[in-house]
Formats: sequence, C-alpha cells, structure tokens
Amino acid sequence: MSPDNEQQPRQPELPVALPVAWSSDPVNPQVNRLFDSSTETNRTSFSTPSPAAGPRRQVGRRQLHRLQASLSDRDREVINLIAVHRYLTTRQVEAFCFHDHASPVSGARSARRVLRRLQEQGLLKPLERRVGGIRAGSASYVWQLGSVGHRLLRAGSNAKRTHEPSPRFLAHCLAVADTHISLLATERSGDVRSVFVECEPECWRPFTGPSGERRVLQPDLFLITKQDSYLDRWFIEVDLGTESINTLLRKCAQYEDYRRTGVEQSSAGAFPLVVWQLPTQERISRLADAIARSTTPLPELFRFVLPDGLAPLVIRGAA
DNA sequence: AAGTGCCCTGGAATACTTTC
DNA sequence: GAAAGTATTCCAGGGCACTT
Repeated sequence: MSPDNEQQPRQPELPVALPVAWSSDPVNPQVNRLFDSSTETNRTSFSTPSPAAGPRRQVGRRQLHRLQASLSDRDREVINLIAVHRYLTTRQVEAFCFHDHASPVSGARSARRVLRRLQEQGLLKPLERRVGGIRAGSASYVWQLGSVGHRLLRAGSNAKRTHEPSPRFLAHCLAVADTHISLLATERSGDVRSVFVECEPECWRPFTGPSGERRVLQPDLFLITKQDSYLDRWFIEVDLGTESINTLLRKCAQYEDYRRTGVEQSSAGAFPLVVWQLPTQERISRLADAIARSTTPLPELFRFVLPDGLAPLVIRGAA
C-alpha cells in the first residue's frame, strides 16, 4: 500500500452505503422519524392486507404515510437495497439482510416471509417467474420495487424501472449485487476491518474530458476497504463476457482520462485501483494484452480477477 | 405488575420442483 | 418414478408495546 493511501478521518466506516433517500413529509414530523432508527421500534404494527388484495394497490397519501411509518428498519433496508441494485434475487436479499439468523434455513424462511409481505403491500414485485430454473420454489424470484415502493422512495432516478429488463441487463445487475455481497462477506469474516460500498449511480464520477466535453465515468461499484491504518480505494467493473474487448478497452481509456483530471487524487490523495472482474482466465489475458498494447491507459492502474478472486485481492490490499 | 395482542423467530412436517 | 433439494405451512415460544 502506498503512503498516500493513508487513512483519511472523513472516510466512512459503515459497511453498506444506502444512498437512496426516503421521502419525508414536512407536514407530518412522525414520518420524518423514518430517518432516525433510534426513535423507531423494530416492530411492524401495520396490518398486513389479505393476499386476495393482490400486489397492485391503490394507496392514498395518508395510507402511504402510515405504511411508511410502519416499516421496520430491516424492511427499509430490503427496499433500499433493491432500489439501489434495481433487481435482487430472493437469495441475494437473504445474503444482504438475513445472514445473522440461527441457521441459514431460518434466515431464508424469514426472508421469504418479509418479501411476501412487502409484495402484498405493493412495495416490491417479482419479475415474471423463470420456469425451468436450477431450483424448485421461489429462490429464483427476482425482485424489483413495486408501485408503492416507487412512491415511497424519493424520486431516485435509479428506482423507476418497472418493465421486464433484458436478460443481459438483468444478469449484469445481479452479478454486481453478487459482487457486493461477496465484499460484505469479506468484512463479516473479519478478513477486512471495514468495507464501504457505493453503488450506481452514487459511484459515478462526472468529469470534463480532454476536449472540454462533459463525461461521466460509470463504475459498477466504488469500494473503500480499511486495513490497519490504511484505506484502500477501488473502482469495480463486473464483466460477464458480453462486451467486446474493444468496449472494455474504451472504458479503460475513460478511467485514464478521469485519472488525468487529478480530481480523485486531490480529494483522496491517490487514484483508486480499477478492478476488472472477468468470467474466464482467457478473457483476463485478452484484456490485459489489449491494455499492454494500447498507449492510452496505464497498465498499473488495473487489476484483473475471476469472480472468486475479488475478495482475496481486497484482503491483500492495493499494494 | 399483570394481562393482552401483535409480531418475529425457529422447529417440524408436508408439498412442490428438478434431475436422473 | 425415485431421490434430492427447496419452499410452504403450521405451531409454539419469546419479546415488545399498550392497557388496565
């Protein structure tokens, strides 16, 4: 690790970044208490509607406030995570929010119960069931925000999609979420003292390009890890092998353009490492070769890992 | 303090789905 | 059709908030 990575006191230490804000009502201070978990109980007293009511509900403003006030901290965490990642499978929700139960089976059961309740309240809705999946049951459900969930969240631009996504886009969203989960698991295992994860679009970096044009660097994740007295900072790119190597190379060049602005270095002391998570060793070799042959991006700016290689890299640190 | 109601949690039995 | 894996359902215990 480089000395200029030395710990900055302003760096966050929370394990998960949940950038989506909850709507508040200045007329009703009780709703504002959603932001302060210390003033809320962890209990849910809102009466659950009957399943016959269906997931699509017409919820008035007053009813929406009651619903909002009735949500437990964990309900809000589930909804926030699904808003941030756009889509999460039941398994991923389990991994994010139901990992600390007496047994994995118990955690899974609780997750299904909570997701069902949030679906009945219109806060979440599943994508069309994938028939013929790997497993029986509902583990293959993919969840997104429901209409009530959209209304409940402040109009975040990342929480508006309601149509069925393309398989490619969906696979990428779920892969990024898996990466997020693996990073949190690294922290829970104690191998890294603290992990801060920032998702899209909060991790995006607008900047001015070489010709003065406005550009936006769009990493899949931004990550800060804390080891001893150092903070390591990382941009994460998750590739599923669906893009051409030239496309990945253009993205690398964009990282170099952003690095040359010096914005990141002036605010944090050093430019984050860019980690490409790629599906095969062969693809890693192709991208590494392409970068080495290219004159634009600095090769030392990048690291390449297979899906199971990110956690070990983060544990080793950026040195 | 005691009683009540509601919700969360987890164990066990059962039902369902996929794979071979 | 059998086996394996997983979801669903039922039930009981515990905790918390509220009322008396």
